[in-house]
Parts: sequence; C-alpha cells; structure tokens
Amino acid sequence: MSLRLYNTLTRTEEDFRPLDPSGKRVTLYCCGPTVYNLAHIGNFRTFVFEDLLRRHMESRGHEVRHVMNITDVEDKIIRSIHESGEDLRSFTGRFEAAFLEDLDALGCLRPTVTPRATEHIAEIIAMIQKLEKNGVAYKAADGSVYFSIEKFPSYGRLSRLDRTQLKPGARVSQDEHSKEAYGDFALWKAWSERDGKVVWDSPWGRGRPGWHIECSCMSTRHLGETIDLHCGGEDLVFPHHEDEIAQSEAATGKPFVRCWLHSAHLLVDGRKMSKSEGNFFTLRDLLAKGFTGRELRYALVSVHYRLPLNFTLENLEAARQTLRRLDAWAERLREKAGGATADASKPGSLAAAFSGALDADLNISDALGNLFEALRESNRRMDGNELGAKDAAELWRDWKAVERVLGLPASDPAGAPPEIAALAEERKAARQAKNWKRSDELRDTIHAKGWSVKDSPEGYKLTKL
RNA sequence: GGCGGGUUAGCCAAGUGGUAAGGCAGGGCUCUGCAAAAGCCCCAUCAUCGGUUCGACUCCGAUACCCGCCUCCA
Repeated sequence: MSLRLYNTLTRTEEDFRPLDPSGKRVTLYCCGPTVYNLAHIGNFRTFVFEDLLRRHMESRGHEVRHVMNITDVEDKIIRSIHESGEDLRSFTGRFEAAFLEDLDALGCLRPTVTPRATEHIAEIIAMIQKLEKNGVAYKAADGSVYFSIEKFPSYGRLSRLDRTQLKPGARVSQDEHSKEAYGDFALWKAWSERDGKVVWDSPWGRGRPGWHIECSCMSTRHLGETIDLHCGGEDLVFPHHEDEIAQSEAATGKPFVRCWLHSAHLLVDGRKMSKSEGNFFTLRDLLAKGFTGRELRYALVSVHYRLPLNFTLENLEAARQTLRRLDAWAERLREKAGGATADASKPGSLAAAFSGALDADLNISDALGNLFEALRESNRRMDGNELGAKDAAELWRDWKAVERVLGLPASDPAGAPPEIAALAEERKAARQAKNWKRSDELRDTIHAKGWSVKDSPEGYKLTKL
C-alpha cells in the first residue's frame, strides 16, 4: 500500500512518490515561524501536523530531509525593535530559542535544518538578479524590486485565483504604491527610515528582502530546485505560496514543489484566536495551567490536519484522560510481557493497521480507532487471563511503534521527593495495621502537597497532580 | 461578488450505495477498608426537503446554517 496525500495543487489525493529514484529520500520544506513573539497553539497545530507527517514517512522507511525556515527579518520584527531599540539578532534570537524549546516540549523532532533568512541574503540577492535577467522583475521608482505576475502566466494556479481579477482591497500596503500592477509583490524592499539599522547592501541600493523570497531561496539552497513536499497553514496558500511558486519557477524554469500540503486553522471555542477575545493561548499559557506538552500534542495531533480544529480546555482535559488510559494499558502490557521478546522483524496487526490508516492522507481518526480497538480487545483478554506473555510482548512492540509515530513524549516518571515517599510509606504501614483513620489522614496530607496516591493489589502508586 | 471547506450522539470525530469506527463525558457492573485508579458492558440512524436506486448517511438537485481565503496571519 502506498502513501496518499492531498495535494493542494491538484485538489486531489495522490500517490506519494519521492523524486529520489530509489524512492527513499524525501525533501520536505515547512514554512516556519516569524520570530517576533511566542508562537501560539494555532501555529503549533501546523508544526505538529508536519511532525506527524515526517514521523509517519520515517516509519515507512523514508529518509526525510526536513527544512524549516526561521523568518528573522520582517515588518513586525522591525516594528518591535524600532520601539525597544533592541538589536535585531538578540531580539529574534530570544523568540527563536523559545520556539525550539516549545517544539521539544511538544515532542516535535527538530527539523534537519532551521535556516535563518538573514543568513541567506546573498542567495536572495542572486535569485532576484536571476529574476531580473529573466525579465520578470523590475525596479520601481521607490527603489524596491517587484515581481511582475503578468510575466508568469500560471500565476494563481495554486490558490485558484484569477490573476487578472486581483483587485485592490482595503488592505493594500501603503508603501507599495510604486508597483506596476496590483498583484505584483516585493522581492526587495528599499530602505526606509523605519527600518533603522536593519539593512543590507544590494545591486538596487540599501534595503531588505521581501517576505516570500526567503522561502524560495532556502528551499532551493537546502533541498534543491524541485522538492517533494512543501507544507504550511492554509492561510499561506495565497499569497505566500503562490508567490514562492512564481519566483522559484521563473528563476529556475523547473517545477518548484511536487506536492503542497496545507493544514486547516485552529479555532478556540469556535472562534479565531485573538488576544482581545481572551482566547489566545501559547504553549506556555497551557503549561502554566498545569497541562503538559504531551497532552497538548495529543489534542492537536488527534484531529485530521485538513479539518478545522476547535480547541477548548475541555478537549485538552479529554486528551489528558485518553493518555492516562493509554499509559495504564501500556504499563499493563509491559508487565504482562515480562521478559518475553517479540519478533522484531515483522509488525503486528496493530502496527500495520495504524500505519495503513495513516497512509490514507494521515487519517489519524481511523488510526486511533484501530489503536483503541486493540487496546480494548487486549484488555479483555488480560482480564480473562487469555493473553500470553509473547502476545503481550508483540502488542507492546507495536504500541512502541505507534507511540513513536504519534510522537508522544514519554510521560515524566520523576519519582516523588523523599518527603512524599516517606508519607506514602507511613500510610502503607498504617494500612497494613488497618488503621484506616491514620491512612486517610496521610492520603489527605499527601494530596495537599500536590501528589495523589492510589492503591492497587501490587501496592500504592504516587502521581503528581 | 469570486474560489474553497463543512453540517454524524452532550462534546470531539471516522466511515461507506447494503443497513453507523474510535475518544471524552454519562450510566451500569467488577475490583476495593473507604476512595481513587483500572477493567468490562451500555449509550446515534448521520442539518432540512425532494430525486435516482431493490436499497442512501453515503449519488444528484434545492434549502438552511457555519467557516476559510481573495495580499497581517500556521
């Protein structure tokens, strides 16, 4: 069975075949963050989807070269440092570091390369020169260089917008009035006072790169002129990705991307996230509420990427419960398996069913459905003492494979501090002496200190609240 | 106005021309000093109205409502 992915370019699900003749290596470019503030959970919805895609491809034996750009020069960044007077690099460095930390907390694999726009200025200039040479770019009176969409007849193919119908709306940027045509976009922006020290020399004078050119450049530089997959949020289809295609293909004469994947947006309580609505969350906001990155990841990954995800704290709570059940099952399996070893060479039915479901354009719901069916079935067998150690070991091996693709970071098994452990031991003694009153008091004390204690036939178990 | 997506149980969400996966919540039971945890079981006829069909939630048409993009945005 082959992997099928929904290609925005054709608006159909297609068999995925890497450009690499061996079919093994895959080139994946993901539009990364603009580092001017903390990324929010909507941003991470997309990054988690991309991580799932990568992990699934890797589990199928692909070697994925994953590039995610860091946009570290852009209008909002410039505005921020203009106000604070902070140095560009130190400002963006802070948010870049926070972004990578958040990726880790969410269990996302670090991309193979995370190139910065400011470190590719030479390549950007070279690409613009090539576009100029090819007659699709022009320098305007304001000193900026623009791409002429009229010279690129297939402009609008990805977003299915008719380039001749593009009309000025309310959001026309005031500083782009020198363009020849409304749909033209900036490749190089001439320096203006507001840019302050954020400036580079170029054949067209001092200035800075436009928004879209960095991705074209970094994609080409790190992955080649034609790549397999390019991902981003659905709002990037137009204009960002449309413009990337125009630039790249006009520069190289080759197809830029073979398959485009776009994730739908995340809503909070059914509405777009916004700070004024009070429904704006960063990962750190949720951590402060006591949730874990693992719980958020599950909530984000468990909804199909092309469906709007309505995030609520209730969903996050549901994710927590689901994970508890999964963890308890995994622990039960592991104990049941004991020292038995599974045949590592062939996947079991759970691993195959899970992977097969993901092959259908990452049908995560189907995949999770398969997982929970296996869970219930095996629990039933363990209840009836009908599951042998060998079977348990095989299921355990499958679960590990599934867990790896889901990218659920291992839950923190940090032991209880000595004080709590001592109280728990004291309670155990009280219970053995059938001193229930003392036992219950100790449970309350432990609870008040932020831990819960649960009894089972095998003894007690401490968990952090 | 143009283009696109959606409407399945309290919430989230698969799926298919032959009679509805799964998760959370809820209910029942088991276990248990109590509790918690855990386990098992139960819990829908698929927005509305027409049509095609032996048969539609699944195909066609219409209606209603929701959402996204149309140069800030993952």
